[in-house]
Amino acid sequence: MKLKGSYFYTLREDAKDEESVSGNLLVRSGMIKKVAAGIYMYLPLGLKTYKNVQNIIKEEMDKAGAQELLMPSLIPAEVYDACGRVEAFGSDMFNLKDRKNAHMVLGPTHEELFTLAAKAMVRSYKDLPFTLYQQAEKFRDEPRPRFGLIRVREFVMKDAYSFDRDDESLQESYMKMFNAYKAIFDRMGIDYKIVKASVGAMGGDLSEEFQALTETGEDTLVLCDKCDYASNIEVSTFKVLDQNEEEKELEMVETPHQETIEEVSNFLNVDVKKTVKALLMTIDGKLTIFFIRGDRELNEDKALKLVGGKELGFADDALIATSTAVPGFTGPVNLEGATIVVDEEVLHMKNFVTGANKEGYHYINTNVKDFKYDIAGDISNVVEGDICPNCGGKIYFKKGIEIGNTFKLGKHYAKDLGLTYLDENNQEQVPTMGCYGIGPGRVLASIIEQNHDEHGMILPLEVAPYKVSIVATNTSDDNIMNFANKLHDELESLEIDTILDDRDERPGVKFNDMDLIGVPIRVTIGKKLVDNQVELKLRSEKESTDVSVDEIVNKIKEIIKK
RNA sequence: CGAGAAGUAGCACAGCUUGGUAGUGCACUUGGUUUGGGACCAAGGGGUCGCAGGUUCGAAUCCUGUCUUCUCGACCA
Repeated sequence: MKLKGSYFYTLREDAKDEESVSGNLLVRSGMIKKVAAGIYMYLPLGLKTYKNVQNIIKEEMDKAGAQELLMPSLIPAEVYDACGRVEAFGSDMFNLKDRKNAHMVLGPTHEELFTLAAKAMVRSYKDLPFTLYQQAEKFRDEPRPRFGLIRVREFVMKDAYSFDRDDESLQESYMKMFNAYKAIFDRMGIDYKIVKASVGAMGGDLSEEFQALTETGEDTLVLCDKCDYASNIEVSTFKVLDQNEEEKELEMVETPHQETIEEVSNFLNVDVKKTVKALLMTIDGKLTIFFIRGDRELNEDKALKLVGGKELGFADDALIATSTAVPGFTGPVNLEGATIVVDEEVLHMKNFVTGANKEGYHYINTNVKDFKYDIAGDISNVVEGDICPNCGGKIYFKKGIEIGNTFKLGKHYAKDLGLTYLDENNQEQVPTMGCYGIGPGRVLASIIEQNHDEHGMILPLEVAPYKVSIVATNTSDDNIMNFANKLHDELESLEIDTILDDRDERPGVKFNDMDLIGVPIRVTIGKKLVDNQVELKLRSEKESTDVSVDEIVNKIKEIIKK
C-alpha cells in the first residue's frame, strides 16, 4: 500500500477518553475510532490487523477439525427462554420489538442456536462427535464498558461448540480445542496463563480461562510460587492453618466510635488477621450475616453457593433492626434474628476480636465455643501470602485479560432444547456439550498491552497489518522514489504486505508514524542510496543495519520466514 | 447503580474564580525556504463553548435540570 492517496491518519497526542495503553494506541494509530462507550469503528488499518488475528484463529480451528458456520445476531427472545436465559441475562441483553411486536434480542451468546443446529442433524450415535464454530458479533449491554477493546458492547467472538455422546468423548473434543487455543495464543506470542474459573451463567462442570498477563487486566489471577496452581480469584481456595494457641476467656471491651475493622484493630492494637468482621447481607431477601477474617473480602459466588440462594444484596436498616446486630459492632456472640454464616477459616482461629452487638463495644479473645452458627464453609477470597491448597507454597496475584475460555457444558442445553440421539441399543440419549470462546478484539488489545514502548505498538509479524514499511526520506529525489516504488512492488508481488510512506513529510514524521503503528520491519531509503545501500531496522530493536539494494529483498524474506 | 472527574475548532488544551460578542499548540489551505527522529517564515479557513431552561441590559463564565465520556467500585461467558 502506498500512503499517498490512502485513508491513513495518526494522532500525535493521547486520546483524552482512552486511558488504557492498548485503547489509546489503537485510537492514536487510526486503527479504531470510538462511536459510543464500548462501540468502535474498525478503520482500514485496524480491520487489517483484526483480520490477521481472526485468520490465525480460523486456521487453528480448521486444523483442529471444527467446521465454520454463521449464526444471526437478530434472534427471537423465545430461543433464549427455553433455557431460562432471558431472565439470566436480564438487562445485559439488547431487547427490541419487530413490526409484529414480537420480542427480539441481539444475541449475547449462541449456545441455544448451535444446539438447534445440532438438532437439525443429529439422529444417531454415529452422527457424533463434531465441533462447530463461528466468528460472529455478540451484543451485551455491559454496565460499564472500558479499556478500549477489552470490554465492549458489540464485539466479535469466536465461539465453538462440541457435541459428544459421553464424557470420555467430550474429554477428547475438549482437549482438541484446548490445544488449538494454546497453538493460537503461542503463534501470536501472547504471554498467558491458563486458570480454573467459575462456570458462571454458562452452567456446566469445568471452566478454564486463557488469561493474557497484563497490568490493566480486569481479572485477578491466583498463582503459586512453588507449583503450577493457577486459578481465577473467583474460584480460588487456600489452605487454612490451625492456630495453636491456648483459648483465653471472652472479654468485652469499650471501643467507642471504632466501627471499621481498621479503626478497631488500630484502637485495640491488634493485627487485622486477629479480627473477624461481619457482613450484613440479604440472600433472597432474608437477613444473612457473614463472618470472615478482618482483612478478607467476601466472595459472593462462594457465599451464594454455600447458602443455596439466588440473589445477594446489602441489608437495609429496617431489616437489620429485626435482629440483635448493631452495625459497626456486629459479632456472632449472642447474635439472633439472622442466618449466621461463618467462614471455614474462622473455625480455625483463636482469641479473635468481634463485635459485641452493643454500641461502642467489642469482644476480645473470642473463640468458636463462644457462639453458635448456622452454616460454615469457604466464603472468602484468597489474599496474597495465603497458603497454596496444592503444595503449601505461597500465593501471589497477577492481573489478566480473559482472552479465551473453554467450558465443559454438560447436558443441560441439549436436554432443555430436546437434542437427543439413539445409541447402539436403540435407547434415546442426551449428548454432552463443550463450548469454547475467544475474543479477537481482546486478543488484539492484549498483544498491544504486552508489546509496546514509548513510541507505540510493537506488533508480531503474524499480526501486523503490514510486515514491512518503506520510508522514502526525500520524495523530491527521483532516485529514492524510483527505488522505493520498485521495492514496494516487488515485495507486494511476493505477497509481503508492505506500506510505502511516500507522503511529502519530513523523515521524522514517517519514522514516528511507522513506529506508532508497530510495523515490524522498516526499510529506510535515503542518502546512502548513492552507495547502493538502504537501512534495515526491526521495530523491536534499537539499531539499524545497512544492506545493499541487491540483498534487501532476500534479507526481508529471511526475517519473515523465521 | 454508588463515588469522583471532564465536556470550548479535526486533536490536545487555556479562558470560567471576578459575566462585556472566543484564544493557544498541533492538524488543514496558499506562497516561500527546508528535508535522516513529530521543520521554519508569512498569509488564511474553520467553533450554535454538550443540550435545555433560568438570572442579567449582556452568559463559555453564575444557577437549575439533563445528556455524554472517563476513572474507582458494584455488575459481568
